Amino acid sequence: MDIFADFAARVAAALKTLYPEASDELIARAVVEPPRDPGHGDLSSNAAMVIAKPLGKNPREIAAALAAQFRTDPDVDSVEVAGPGFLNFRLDAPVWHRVLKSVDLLGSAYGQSDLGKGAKVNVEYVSANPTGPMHVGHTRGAVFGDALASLLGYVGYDVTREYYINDAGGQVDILARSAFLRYREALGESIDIPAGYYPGDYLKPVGEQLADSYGRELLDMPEAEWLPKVKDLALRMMMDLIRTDLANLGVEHDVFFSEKTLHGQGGDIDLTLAWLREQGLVYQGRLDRPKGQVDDDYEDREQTLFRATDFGDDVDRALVKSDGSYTYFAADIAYHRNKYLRGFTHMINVFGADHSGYVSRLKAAVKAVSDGAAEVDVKIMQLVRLLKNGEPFKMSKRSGDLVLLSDVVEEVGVDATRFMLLYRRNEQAMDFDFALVKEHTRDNPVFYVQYAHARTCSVFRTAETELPALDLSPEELSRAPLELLVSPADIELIKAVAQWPRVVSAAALAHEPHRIAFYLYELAAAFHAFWAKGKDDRALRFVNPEDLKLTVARLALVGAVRQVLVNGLTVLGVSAPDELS
RNA sequence: GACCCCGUAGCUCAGCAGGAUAGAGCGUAGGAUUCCUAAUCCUAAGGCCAUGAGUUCGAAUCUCAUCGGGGUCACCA
Repeated sequence: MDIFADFAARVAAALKTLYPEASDELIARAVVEPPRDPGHGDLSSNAAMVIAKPLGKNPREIAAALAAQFRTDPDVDSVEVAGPGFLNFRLDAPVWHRVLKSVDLLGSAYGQSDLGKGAKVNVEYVSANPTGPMHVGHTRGAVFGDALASLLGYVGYDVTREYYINDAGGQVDILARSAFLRYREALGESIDIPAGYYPGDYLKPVGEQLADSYGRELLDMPEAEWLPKVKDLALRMMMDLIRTDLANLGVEHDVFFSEKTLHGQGGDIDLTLAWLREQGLVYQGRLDRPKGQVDDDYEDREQTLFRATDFGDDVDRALVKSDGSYTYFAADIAYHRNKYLRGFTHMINVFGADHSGYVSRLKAAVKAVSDGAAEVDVKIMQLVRLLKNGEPFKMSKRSGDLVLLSDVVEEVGVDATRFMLLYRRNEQAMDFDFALVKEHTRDNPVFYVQYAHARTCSVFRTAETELPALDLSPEELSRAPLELLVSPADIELIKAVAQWPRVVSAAALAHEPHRIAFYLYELAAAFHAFWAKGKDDRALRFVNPEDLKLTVARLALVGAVRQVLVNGLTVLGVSAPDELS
């Protein structure tokens, strides 16, 4: 149960009874949340202040009237009006015991909801060019997209995880030519890799594979003939590489969408542009010379443009390149129309910081192709700076000067990589310090949280060895006398557990998985704090041979904490080990 | 020149669909271990929430301007 949502509904009902003239919309603005200062009670609502002005009433009077409604509520111990019109509730202990009970009943479903009502959401992330293995620059977006997709699924959205393969542009031709060099190398030639080609060793296996399959056959063909064959194989092998890298990071996709399939005569791009033309959104025109650094080969010319400015963009955008082929953006418009036609009205795109200038044109495109019916939320991942003991870090092992994703995972592990990248708002540029991430101290939130989980497991192990007569089966624990949990420490910890459903909903609505990570840290802190109290006061130990009933109740509490830690870590894709070695 | 992100404690960062006395970790200074993992906990000091204006009952949070830091700016992907 979500005690906050529960009371929000009760407050809304009370408002409706007292002030039938208040609109639902207005009432919906009233929230119930934990007060910043715990001295103010367990729950706090701003309902009176929100509703006062539109109704032309005094907020404290409204608050007093609301308070009167709650005096008879059996779950409410006390309710008072404070400050400018806050409504502060103190709840009876049995309410907290019911929360605990619900954790036991729901288990891994505690925190799940139907917030999303089964709505289809498309989350597009990674979408790295298929020209080599994943490097660190891709990691943050990969982890973020994966966690966000899990989070949305957790609260009842129908999520599709998608990877857009940029397999149609000029860079894949270069990939093919680079692979062709490796092919000649595999046949015994000594090669020079020109600037602008992909120099990485990871193309050697492609060359060898080509030599195996074709022998010397390709050498006699003109480029136009061998290029498609080489490209095909290179793309397949690069995508395998990428999939492996992603799998090692625990990142998955449901759909790999090939850009290539949009091209070609009568393809999606043709159809989309024809449709846009019908809408009068395409025209021939000139753009102002761009400010800032301009390429040497810039040439002012008439272009085929999309009226992005009609949809809030700063300038209209080119659809056709000087060589007559479609721009990346043209394909992307078609791609997003394709998403819309597949039924996605909610789209989320996870981009790197270098794509921030692309956001407004993409939003414009989505509005245009869906007639305003679909929306895209673009999450920009700010830069990650790799450090080791505070010094900039380079680890070029296998490929040029790029640090590979697989190097990072190998060095610090999946859990630490994922958690640390999620332990920051996506808009915030971050430092990723290898030395710190590998540390097993409080500096490192990953281990702090995992340690809390391991400790919950340890409590159960101890209970089993110290009190072998005690029945700790799930059945017995679900009959635990929770009413014995009345100490401030007990209630405090239950309150931390009670936050979970609220945190999940808020994080999902805001598309901000980092909130989960921060919550888990807080829950872990609350648990560690309780643990330490047992050092001073034997009555607060989880396992207490002098009071078996209380021990069972406490173990039920510990079990609930463990469950929530697991639920949260699962959403983030981080493991919850039973012990740390 | 324009656009996007950031500016909160010495450091790294939470808090932002407005809400009460602004939080955490690190670092600093103290303290806790016959007892469930001290990989932990407790206490203290530390702040003009970059600056200036505006919006209102109320602003770290919203708006505008300014100053710093990062990213981007036909055709590339």
